[in-house]
Amino acid sequence: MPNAGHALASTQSAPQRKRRQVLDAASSLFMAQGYGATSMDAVARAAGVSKATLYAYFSGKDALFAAIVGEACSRHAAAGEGGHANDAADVGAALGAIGRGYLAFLFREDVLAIWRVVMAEGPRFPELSRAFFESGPLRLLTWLAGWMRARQGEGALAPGDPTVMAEQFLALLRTSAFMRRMLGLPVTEAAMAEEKAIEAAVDAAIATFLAAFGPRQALS
Amino acid sequence: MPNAGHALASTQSAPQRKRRQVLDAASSLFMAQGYGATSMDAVARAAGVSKATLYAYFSGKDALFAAIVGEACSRHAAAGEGGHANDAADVGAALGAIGRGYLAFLFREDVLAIWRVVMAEGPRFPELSRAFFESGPLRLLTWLAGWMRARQGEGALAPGDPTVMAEQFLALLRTSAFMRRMLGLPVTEAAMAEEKAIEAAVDAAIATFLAAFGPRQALS
DNA sequence: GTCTATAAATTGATAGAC
DNA sequence: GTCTATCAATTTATAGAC
Repeated sequence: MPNAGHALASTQSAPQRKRRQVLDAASSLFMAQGYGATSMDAVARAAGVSKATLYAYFSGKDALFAAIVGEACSRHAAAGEGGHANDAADVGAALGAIGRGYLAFLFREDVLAIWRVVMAEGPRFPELSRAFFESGPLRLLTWLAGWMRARQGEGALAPGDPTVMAEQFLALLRTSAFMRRMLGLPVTEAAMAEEKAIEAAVDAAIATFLAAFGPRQALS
Repeated sequence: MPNAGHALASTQSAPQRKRRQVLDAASSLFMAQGYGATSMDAVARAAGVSKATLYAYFSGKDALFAAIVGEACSRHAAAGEGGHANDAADVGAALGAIGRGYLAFLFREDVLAIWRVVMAEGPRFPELSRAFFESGPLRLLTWLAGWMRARQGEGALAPGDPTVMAEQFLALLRTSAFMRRMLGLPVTEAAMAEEKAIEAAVDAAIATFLAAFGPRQALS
């Protein structure tokens, strides 16, 4: 008997596949156009299903939006889990890897899109804002604070509040280039490549951070 | 003859007053609810005029939105002009005044609201995004870079690219507390007063900044 | 210039056949 | 479960009286 029962075997069942189509279509539209400008009609058309089917899976526009943001939070969290390459030779190199990974993630168009959408609709969906913040920025912040503490234990970083240090290192990376990207503007007027902008921001952040929190050589 | 001709005398003319009412009502609604959730009907009702009158002043919803954002840009720029108290005794105190002013401005509910709206609708109104960025963040950045350069000339700050220094000092102030506020979340789970959060962020930013760029005492 | 009334299109959501 | 067809409300925008 072919694929009766548990959905664990092989590919997804047909209903689940339709549900996926709806979620994907809705995600694209919500992220590209925002909540207000996206109609259920457009979602159904993009997903290749009828509106009735759409409403069979989601009770309404709000529920669909919540599902989209919830999925994005999960991806957000998953990206944070495995993405931290913290096993580098010296602190500067490790910070460089962390910083480049963080900015490459933040500058992704889909990540920028969900930031815009959640911020715009945050007042109307407070739980979603909270979930988003905790699954993304807060999770990274907590992880990095622990990393800082560990490096302090090795003597690779100066004493100080590791949470503040983590906050400041990440904040140093969110320069005006991040604002520009959030606003949908090109990173610089002159045609500066985005990768170079990231590298420059990371290098400058590391220099400043280590000047403040690097190992105390002269004082020992 | 009472007030015929130039609108310079005394108060505004009646048409200009109605125009003001429309702009004020539209501003409140757009900022509170966003572009999509605000209807022209609601604007007319809140302004106390009919929809026909509304359309007599603005050709459509887009034009009204553009006028609102344009006005906010002007206020943004004006706030940046006079708000820089840079005549402080030492560099740390001056940075403190600048930082507190910056965060107090950023945390204002109306300033957060326009950030949200411009970011959300930026893809659909690219010129507005550009105008907003240049009237606000870029203007401040340019001013602060000049300030840094002047302090370097006095020997109060170490050599280095003043633009990078300005970028980093401002970035250091935009910690996760700023993200939280952008998302409409309370600054901290525990009931930490907003003023205390600002003070803590500013103090930490100054300490880190001066550790990296403060006057070189030990090396001279 | 300002209003009331309404046009024309689109919205979120549902009924009922299959 | 999925579709077509449609409801009722709301949307932007305008016509026409005054």
